Amino acid sequence: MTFRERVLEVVRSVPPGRVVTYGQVATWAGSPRAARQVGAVLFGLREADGEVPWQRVVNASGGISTYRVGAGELQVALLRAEGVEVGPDGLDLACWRWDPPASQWPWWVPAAGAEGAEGS
DNA sequence: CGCCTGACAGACA
DNA sequence: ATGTCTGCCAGGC
Repeated sequence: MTFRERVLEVVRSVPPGRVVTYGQVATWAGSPRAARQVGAVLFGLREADGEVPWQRVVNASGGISTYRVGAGELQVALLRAEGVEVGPDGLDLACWRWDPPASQWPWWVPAAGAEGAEGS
């Protein structure tokens, strides 16, 4: 189970019409400070990775960070197609950010089992 | 293999 | 609010 795989799995779990930040993905992937690598992973997406809704990942400011790699326009188009309102200054995280309950976090996230109720 | 860069984020001045 | 520094790990060279 590599960081890469965890990132992809987490992103795949994001429901349509909702977005998450790189930081959130990094946290759920097991490395809260590896937000940067989330971008690296998504940048290296391949066919073999299956369908990954990478467009639902935005930066901490609710802005589109993919303009740097020329995927900004596409990302915005895909998000709008899902009903997400994306303005010239990005989107409003307060309205579109997806926050899954801690109980739904992946098993590899320590915080999810911090309560002390999980096994193995 | 080692070294450098990078779709970021949070802390600090 | 802006500019700088650091952490983190995948990829390209």
